[in-house]
Amino acid sequence: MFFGEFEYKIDDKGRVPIPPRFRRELREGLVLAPGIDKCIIVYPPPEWKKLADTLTAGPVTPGKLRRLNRAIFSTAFSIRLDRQGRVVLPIPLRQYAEIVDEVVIAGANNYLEIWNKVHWESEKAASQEQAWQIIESLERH
Amino acid sequence: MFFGEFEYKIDDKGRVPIPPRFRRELREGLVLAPGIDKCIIVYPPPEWKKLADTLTAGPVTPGKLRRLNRAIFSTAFSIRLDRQGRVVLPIPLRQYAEIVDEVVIAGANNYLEIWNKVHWESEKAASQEQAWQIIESLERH
DNA sequence: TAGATAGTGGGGAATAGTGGTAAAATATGG
DNA sequence: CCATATTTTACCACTATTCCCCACTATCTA
Repeated sequence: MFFGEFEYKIDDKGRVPIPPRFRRELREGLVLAPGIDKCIIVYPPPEWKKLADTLTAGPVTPGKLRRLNRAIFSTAFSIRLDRQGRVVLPIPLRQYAEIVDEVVIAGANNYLEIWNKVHWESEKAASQEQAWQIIESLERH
Repeated sequence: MFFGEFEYKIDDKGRVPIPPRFRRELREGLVLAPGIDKCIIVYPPPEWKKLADTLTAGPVTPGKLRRLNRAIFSTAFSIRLDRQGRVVLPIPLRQYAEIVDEVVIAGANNYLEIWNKVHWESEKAASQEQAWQIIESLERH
């Protein structure tokens, strides 16, 4: 399980530290993929495989499946940590998520998200707001 | 079950004591999360898990679920007590609850709340005020 | 009054964040 | 196809921070 929120800087080689508490789980490698929201998602390989299987197993025509495969697999990268527990963020993903200097790594249950810190701040406020509305609506009953 | 109200100081390392009577129950660890009101909530891990399951199991769209995951998991921290029965409050939570010097820890049935003492006083006054209004309105009938 | 427990502060070892260097691999041009 | 230039990868080193344990004083209890 991935918890919490951690701040780092990306260096000029594009390296970002993975929070120490998650390194053991990702020692064998990890998969980076673009998120639907402007962020990079970090999957442990088993999670990634599960997700990929789910998506490609859907009821789609062969043509659509080819495109789906392309979209999913061409944008994902399999990476390993260096001795300091960092990953090099591939340039396409860095551009997609607009990651330049300050970075936030956030736990999201079974995966991690890597954000541009500025974008994160606003996204965080929005999702917090939404979560509380749901909590309050639950409490009313 | 968590009862009562306790006053402490946060030291310059960000450590706050957990009231001794609750330490045994939290010896295996605890989960810190932001409360809807400006405070930090302390859950025993099973309580927190129950809450997280309830929230993410609801009937929500995939987009909302992503945000919900984000809000719930990125803001929560899994922590352990030190030998003196203290916890280090993570900086994001400390900022959120504006905890600087004096702290109040309050029992709230199945969780604890950690407050900035000043905020606690006014919150307490406000809720007391509101409670009396409710009581008075009831007495009129 | 004495013992135990609690609150608070501090020190030292281990860990983490960050920057750099050297070697390997890749790409490019002749 | 080879040589050179450039990028990439792995490893190393320094500094700051964190974490864990110890110690002191005050308070509470028997």
